[in-house]
Amino acid sequence: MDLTTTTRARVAGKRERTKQQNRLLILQAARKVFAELGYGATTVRDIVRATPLAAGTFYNYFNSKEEVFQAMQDEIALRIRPRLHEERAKARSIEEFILGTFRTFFEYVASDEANFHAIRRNTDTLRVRMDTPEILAGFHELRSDLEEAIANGLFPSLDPDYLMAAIVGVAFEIAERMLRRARPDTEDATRFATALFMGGIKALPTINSGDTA
Amino acid sequence: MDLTTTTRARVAGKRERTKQQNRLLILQAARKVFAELGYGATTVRDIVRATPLAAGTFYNYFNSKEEVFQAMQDEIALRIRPRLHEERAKARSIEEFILGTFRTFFEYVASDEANFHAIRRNTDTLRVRMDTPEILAGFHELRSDLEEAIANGLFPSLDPDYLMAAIVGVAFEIAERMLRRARPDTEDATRFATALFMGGIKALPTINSGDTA
Amino acid sequence: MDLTTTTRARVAGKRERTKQQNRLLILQAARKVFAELGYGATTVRDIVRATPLAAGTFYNYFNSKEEVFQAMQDEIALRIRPRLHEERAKARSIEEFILGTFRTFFEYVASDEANFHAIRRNTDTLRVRMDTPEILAGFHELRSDLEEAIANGLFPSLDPDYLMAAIVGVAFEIAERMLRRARPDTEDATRFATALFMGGIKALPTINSGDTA
Amino acid sequence: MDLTTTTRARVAGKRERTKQQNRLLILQAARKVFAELGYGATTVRDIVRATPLAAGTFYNYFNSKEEVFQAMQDEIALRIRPRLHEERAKARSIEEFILGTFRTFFEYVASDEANFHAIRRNTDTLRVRMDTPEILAGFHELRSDLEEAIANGLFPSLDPDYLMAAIVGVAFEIAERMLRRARPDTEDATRFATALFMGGIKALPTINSGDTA
DNA sequence: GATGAATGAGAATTCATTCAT
DNA sequence: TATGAATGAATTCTCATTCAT
Repeated sequence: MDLTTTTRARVAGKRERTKQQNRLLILQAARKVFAELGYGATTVRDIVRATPLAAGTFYNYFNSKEEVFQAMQDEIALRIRPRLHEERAKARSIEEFILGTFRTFFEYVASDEANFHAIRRNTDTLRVRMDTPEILAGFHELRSDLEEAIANGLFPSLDPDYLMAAIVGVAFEIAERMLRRARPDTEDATRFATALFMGGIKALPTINSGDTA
Repeated sequence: MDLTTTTRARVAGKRERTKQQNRLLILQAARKVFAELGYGATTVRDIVRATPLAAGTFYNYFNSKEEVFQAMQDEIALRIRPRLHEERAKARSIEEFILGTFRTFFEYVASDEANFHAIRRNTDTLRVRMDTPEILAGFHELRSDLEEAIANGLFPSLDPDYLMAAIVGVAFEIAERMLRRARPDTEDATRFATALFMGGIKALPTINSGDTA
Repeated sequence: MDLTTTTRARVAGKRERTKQQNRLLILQAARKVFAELGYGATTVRDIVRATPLAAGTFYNYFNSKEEVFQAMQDEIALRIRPRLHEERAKARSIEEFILGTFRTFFEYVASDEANFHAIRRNTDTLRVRMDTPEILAGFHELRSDLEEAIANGLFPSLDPDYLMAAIVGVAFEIAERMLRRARPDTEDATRFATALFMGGIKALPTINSGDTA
Repeated sequence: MDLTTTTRARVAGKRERTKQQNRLLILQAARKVFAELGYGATTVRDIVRATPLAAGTFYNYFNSKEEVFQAMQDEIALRIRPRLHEERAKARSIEEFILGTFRTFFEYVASDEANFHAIRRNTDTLRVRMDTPEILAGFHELRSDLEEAIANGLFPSLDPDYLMAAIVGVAFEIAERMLRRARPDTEDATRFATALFMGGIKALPTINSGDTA
């Protein structure tokens, strides 16, 4: 982080640095506000308000809420997806693949719990919103990783679309239940989800060619 | 009072019929508009415009688009919950329990595709909360059905909370992928989900006392 | 009250009695709601809501909020104003006139305190609303009573317009302070206001012809 | 900060000037419309329409018509309070105190008739609340001025709370009647109110310790 | 006459976007 | 480039009034 800042300072003049900072300010504010209010409900004003900048400044960087959202996803693609991808790429067994995926996910959710706890208070009336772009982006890539693993012979020839869907569904729902427990235990959740899939994959019917939407 | 209600329901004057009709008109319009524009982008005006009714009439039935949305969800849950419960109640084996649940769910989803889509496919960007009383009740019901099955010795002593979560997650996510396919095949989806759980359950760790927060 | 009801029942058929009752229901509701929300802020809906009647029924009796208000004043004119008027008419001295007026007013305010106490809670932020039609009606008549008292030689030839204004102003403001005291003492307030005017009237300049706009 | 503020105030850029102007435009429009339609009947739209500004601009300055109204009241209180206080501070006799208070008030009211009317003559039916911080402060100031005058021996030991209330009530009510006359005569009003209190104070019961809630 | 839902004009309010400073 | 007030179209919501039952 220090290094990055230093490097940036070296290559860019003051003007340039401020520009980068403002862009970042907006992106961070957007991430926070989207997570709190949901994409649909947040307005450009909400994002600007979560920023020390003026309303007009927003339009020097983005043209709409949609554009910030896209930029956010791009940023994330550059940061989180490679990590998940890498982890699965180096998996030498189905178990490493599955377990790595769930553990990474549950640990992320547990570490980011602070963002959710306001919502969690209403125990039974609201469900946790785990639809931040980070998470979605991570899982969109899951399918192609699965396809690759099947192509490489690591996985049997299962339906990668349904398998991805099952993993995503289990990850989201178990994460939510995990957070509601007295002492969220990521290892326990990881063990459960992994066992389910390790046993399940053996039982799943293999296919010849997947039909993928 | 009971008598009055019954009588009224039976003879249902024109007034009463119009009311039911208008409520339905709004719900149908809402479903259509949500499916077209996504939940976030649709306004109450959009819904009213898709209706022969006057602007103010909307507010005789619902107070916001959120309320219509929840009513939509509740209607759906109301239709499918009893079927699911019945199916599980008569199950004589784990497979009947699991297969019955998934088949019923996928068949319902396929038959009521429009509604399911309106609810699930809301923007591609963010997931919608599913937290109406009816839906939550459906989840609770699945869990207690599981607990009963475990108590009866039908199921091994698994974590019913996580098991419920896993079933719910798989059901929703696979249903969504299924609908996106060229020719939605409920049997194929049922086979996939059932096999996953039949194999998985064998591999899952058994517990002594569940922590169900 | 019993007597009135009986009498009314005797002269009117069932239909007629219901009509009278509904009219009364609306008038009572209106009085309550006007007192709570203020005339400007209350809507016909508010009045109807404070009634067991349906919205449309309102229009069988009155055409607008204004009309109810007028009717209310008429009702009051028939009940309260005569009492105040009578009291002053039988006054044999300035003191009886002044004291009777203030005592009646302060006692009314103290007896009706329940209506105000919700507002009174916010000790310093809101002033008590003592602008119920009853009170206003009573004071509108005060001026003509004063004029008559001057004409009869009971009062010296003072400016009746200003005198009325002064009495009204003192009555309202002192009533308000009185209600804020730990133990509202109507006799104390009456003594204060009466003494002020008894002394003041002696000092006031007499006039030949009042200018009363 | 002080410096900045001062500097800013002195050079006051165009932006700042426009802002002040717009605030004033709204307040003036509000005064006009309140006076014409009465507080209850005027809508925010009415005020905006009486302005060259756009609908949304109103909300950059005030959040409701109530807020504009209170701002109006505060502006007035802000103008008159210091004058009243000064007048009473330099009083060397009861008469100077009383007469100075009433004359200052009536002259102000006559000079700013438009504003006073806008506030007092709001519908003929119901009285308007006068409860902005500034106005309340003005009342409190009068009371403490009275208490000081009593402590100094200028006034006899009267109930300062009721005395304040009486002065306020007489001032407002007589001012209103004065303005309704063909040719408002501030001296006449001052003479009347002063005489009332000069005579009245002599007759008022003295107390040992005031009960001032 | 009573009912209460429907109506639709219109009021309050928000918000993306512009633009002078 | 940053600022932040102005804009006004669009939206939400209310309400007096009507009218079929």
